Amino acid sequence: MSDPPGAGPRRRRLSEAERREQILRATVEVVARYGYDGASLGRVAEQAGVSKGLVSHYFGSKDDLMVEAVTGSVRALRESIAAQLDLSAPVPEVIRAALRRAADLHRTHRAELTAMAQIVHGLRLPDGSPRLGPADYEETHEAQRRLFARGQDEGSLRPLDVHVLAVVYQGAVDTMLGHAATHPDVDLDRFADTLADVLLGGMAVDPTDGAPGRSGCG
Amino acid sequence: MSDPPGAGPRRRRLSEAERREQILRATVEVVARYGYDGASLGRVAEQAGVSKGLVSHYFGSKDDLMVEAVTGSVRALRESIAAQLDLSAPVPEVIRAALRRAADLHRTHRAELTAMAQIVHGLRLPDGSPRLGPADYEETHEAQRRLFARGQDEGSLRPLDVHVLAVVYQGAVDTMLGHAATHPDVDLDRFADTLADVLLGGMAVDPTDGAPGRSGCG
Amino acid sequence: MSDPPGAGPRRRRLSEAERREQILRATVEVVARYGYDGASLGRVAEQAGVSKGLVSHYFGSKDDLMVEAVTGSVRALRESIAAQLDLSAPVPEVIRAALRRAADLHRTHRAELTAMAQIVHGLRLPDGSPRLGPADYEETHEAQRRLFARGQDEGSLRPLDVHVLAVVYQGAVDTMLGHAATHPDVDLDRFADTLADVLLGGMAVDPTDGAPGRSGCG
Amino acid sequence: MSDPPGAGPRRRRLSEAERREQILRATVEVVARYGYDGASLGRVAEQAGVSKGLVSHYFGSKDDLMVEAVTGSVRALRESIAAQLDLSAPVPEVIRAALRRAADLHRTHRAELTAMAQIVHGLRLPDGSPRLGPADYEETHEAQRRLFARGQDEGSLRPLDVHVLAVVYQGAVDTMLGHAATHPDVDLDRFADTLADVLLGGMAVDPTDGAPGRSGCG
DNA sequence: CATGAATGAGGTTTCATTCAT
DNA sequence: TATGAATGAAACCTCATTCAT
Repeated sequence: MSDPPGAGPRRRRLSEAERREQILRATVEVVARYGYDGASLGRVAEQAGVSKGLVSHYFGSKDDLMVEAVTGSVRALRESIAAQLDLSAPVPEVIRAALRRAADLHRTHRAELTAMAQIVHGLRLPDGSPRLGPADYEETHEAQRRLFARGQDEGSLRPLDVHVLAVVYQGAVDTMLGHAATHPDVDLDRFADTLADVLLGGMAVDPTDGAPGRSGCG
Repeated sequence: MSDPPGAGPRRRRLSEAERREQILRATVEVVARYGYDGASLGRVAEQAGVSKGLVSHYFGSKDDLMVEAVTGSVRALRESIAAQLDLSAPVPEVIRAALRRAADLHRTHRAELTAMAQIVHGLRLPDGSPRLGPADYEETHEAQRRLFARGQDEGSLRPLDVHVLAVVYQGAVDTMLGHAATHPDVDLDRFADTLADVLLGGMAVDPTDGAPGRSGCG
Repeated sequence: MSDPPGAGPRRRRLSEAERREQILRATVEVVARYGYDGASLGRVAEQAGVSKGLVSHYFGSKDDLMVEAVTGSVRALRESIAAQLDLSAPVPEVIRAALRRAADLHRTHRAELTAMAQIVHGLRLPDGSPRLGPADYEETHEAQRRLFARGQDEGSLRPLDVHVLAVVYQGAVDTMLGHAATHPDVDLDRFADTLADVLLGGMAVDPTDGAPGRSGCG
Repeated sequence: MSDPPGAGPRRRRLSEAERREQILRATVEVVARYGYDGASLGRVAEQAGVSKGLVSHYFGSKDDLMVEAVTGSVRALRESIAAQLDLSAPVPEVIRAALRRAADLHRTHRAELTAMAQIVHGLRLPDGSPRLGPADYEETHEAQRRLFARGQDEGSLRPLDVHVLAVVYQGAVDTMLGHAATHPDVDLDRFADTLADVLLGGMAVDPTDGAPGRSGCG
């Protein structure tokens, strides 16, 4: 309608990889903003600045698009965390550092975090059962169990069930990030430190490990 | 038309309150089974054994129905927990007992728990923003903060930020219940005990409070 | 927009059976007019004077609608033919009479005939293979084979393969009706008589059976 | 890009005529397999091993492609029949031989036969009316009428309306081929002979003309 | 009170066609 | 010459909602 002259080429041609990346980014933003159900392909296309047909062209179906959006977000988050963690440090220090890094994620990958939660809750198989489930977390939990087991081997963690520890730890991270999403004014670094105090207080043999202001038993 | 006697399951004439209860129960079950988006009014009506029109008649809109389903589930859960908790006991004991009670909830109110999570994630305002948010949890968090503050007053809990403690505690409960929903074979009572060990280990002054098998510092 | 006042109730309520009949009639007309592909549910709804949603409501899917349209048309055609045939007459007379009746069908059931051909050619399974095939004709062919066998028993038909005869006979009927559909000016009764002359000349022992103006061999 | 030698099945540079032929062949196969509606340009291009753009480039629109596919198939079929028919033989012999040839077509040109029927039924003008109709058969019918008229002149065919004879004959051929398409196990040569017995029995003055096993009147 | 007939908006998806490269 | 990226129209279908009965 308006179509300002000289406003640039209407139909830019990008490589497949660029378009896919662009559409996935738009998907994450729209899902984070409108929720899973509110994320229609029309809104995704509009956000990406492309036609509806192109989204289907590259991703086949809405479900496939959503699965790819989750996959991509998971990879991005994992890389972001791993890049700044020294996994060879004593386990309590790793845990405390990881919690601080997770707090950073809320600033750097807020949309991905929200979108992932939405898609995991919203995406279903045709029969109504959830499409993304525990199996998709297993890889992450497995890595955490190995970390906790190493802590117990090295004597820095108490001999609690590593399955439970992994679930509790991951749940605490999710809780913190979910809380941050709805309470933008909270000081997340302080939150992370307090959370580390609590968790390490319960998990570590010497709760003062890596903790700046903890008094211990004595 | 003539409704011959003995012609099958006669539809009883129910009072308004009974009908509403019947429909809300069906809503919870359908949402738990099919997710928020998959819970069409048609499926709810079918599950309740009434006509679609009646659902609208009693609840106005789908959104209103969902809000009532959450409200009712929250009330039911709170009553179920409160009924068996001695809130005047020392706070660490209250926490440990509450975690055990929460584990029971997974057996007695599984559908409500799942449906609540679905509705909270799925229900949105017309502009796309979430309809149920932090404000709806505030009442619960406030009660927990008072509990934790009492624990600090009585000297059984360490002086950590009660806001953080409330969020962490509630998040741990949600995590445990969410984990149970996807891992039906886990021993949830043991999980609750281990979780209590971890949380009280981090929150309590004397981590052995109320704990059966905890060794303490020495 | 125009909405003339007093133009009647916008939303008449009919019984399920009436609506289904009305929609099936519209389907047959639209398919006959626009072909199978051109028969969108929108056009069917418009022709029936109902909303698009109602068509789906009563027939589930477009495929189901089309199958029902064929089924209903077949039944109507069979009843129309059978009602006026004396099947106990000598077989050559039955054949000649049936051809005359078929010619009548072109006047009384033109839309059904055209629509059936369209649907049979157009309706496919998801994998692309035809959905309506020989099995759907089998009942008709079987009845014809019995008729021809009776003719051979009574000595009025020559001992040719009854399977072939049934196919040839039915094909001739279809040919005649298809020809009439595209040549509205042809005298179909004369056509049917000539066709009977040809077919009975080839099938009957005494080709003059039931034929008004045939000279025979002598 | 660089097109390294031996890097797989190199795509040969073809002349325009070769490309067109290749695409038309693919069109016939896809239409025969998936029906008219199921024959998207994408599938045609895939079957032909070319890009979608090229199909449009050579044939303009889908309708034009389909028309050309029919035209080409008609020409191929006519040439195939004519090549092996001695049109100067007595007309009954020509008819019997033509029916045998038609039976061969089912083996040699099955896809063309199926595709033609699909396109004739499916291809429509923008207003919904059929695009291919009687006029497109006229040339064939005209040739057949001349043949039948010659038969009547030479005294071998009875004086029936040649228009009707042409329609009946062509319809019988189509019937036989259609039947063969859905009943792959039928002995088509026997079918053709029986069909010739029936048709010549009705059309010929002396039904034994050219018939191997026919007993005549006596 | 209760039903279910009816609507119409909106979603996903397919596809013929155009055109930059 | 040939590709395939991109568009936009139209299709089918679902569903919340209204309302005659």
